[in-house]
Amino acid sequence: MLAPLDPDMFDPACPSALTPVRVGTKWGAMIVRCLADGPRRFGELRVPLHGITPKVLTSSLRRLERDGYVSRTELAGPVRQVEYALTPLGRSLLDPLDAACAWASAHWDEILDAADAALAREQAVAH
Amino acid sequence: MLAPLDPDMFDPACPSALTPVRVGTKWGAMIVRCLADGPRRFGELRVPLHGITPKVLTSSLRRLERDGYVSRTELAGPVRQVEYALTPLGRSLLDPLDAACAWASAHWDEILDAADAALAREQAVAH
DNA sequence: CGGTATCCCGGGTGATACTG
DNA sequence: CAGTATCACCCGGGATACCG
Repeated sequence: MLAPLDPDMFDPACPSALTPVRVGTKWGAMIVRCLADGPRRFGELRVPLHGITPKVLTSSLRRLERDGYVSRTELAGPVRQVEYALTPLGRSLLDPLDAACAWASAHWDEILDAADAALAREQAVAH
Repeated sequence: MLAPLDPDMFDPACPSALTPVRVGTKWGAMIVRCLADGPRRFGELRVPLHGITPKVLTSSLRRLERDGYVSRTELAGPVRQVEYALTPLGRSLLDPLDAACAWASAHWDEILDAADAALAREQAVAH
């Protein structure tokens, strides 16, 4: 059995502007990483992606599927169940993605500082 | 003296949808890589970024500057000259970016195949 | 549970033309 | 040379509500 996803695996203090490395869409890289340990279901994915709306999750998954990173399988059974899994191509993305995440955590402070400075400059211009 | 940028350093057969790894904007990662060997001027950057309009290049550079990846320096002199260079933070991006590029070239065929298949599916739906 | 249907908004992208 | 100005378009993102 697969361990459940950590609801806090992505820092909510990290606005999308601060996650410069993306896969396709804003949520692409996060979704791929959610699937790293094995197939996940729609509802499972919603947990760590704080507050993503179903529509956006669907469209993000559809794009990842279209681009060959993710596969979608409807499981037979009495209750509806859909599993999303990484394709070989999607799995190959984990390495560069890990490199990007390692970079982000190594330079987290500088990234936040730059964002703060940018914000401060914005405020200054407003006055 | 710095060698001029290769006009073909980016494959024009690679639409942005096929370059999933981005830095900020569509052009961000490419610009950062253009600055890898040293400072470059506005006009120099336009060469390898086939057909980027000055407005878009400006806004991309402004964002990279705002986010702390790139510095902008106006050189004194009779003719106007502006140099863009990587900050230490920007230079630190080169490693994960190289990993992403290595991934892209290693899986180029699969990426193109997936794009072709997606296009074919689109056409099929149209009929 | 795993989605759609609607409506809306902002901004990234671009073509074209003009400027100090 | 290194940009601005203007206008336009599209689409990703999001809120809300509803469906099989």
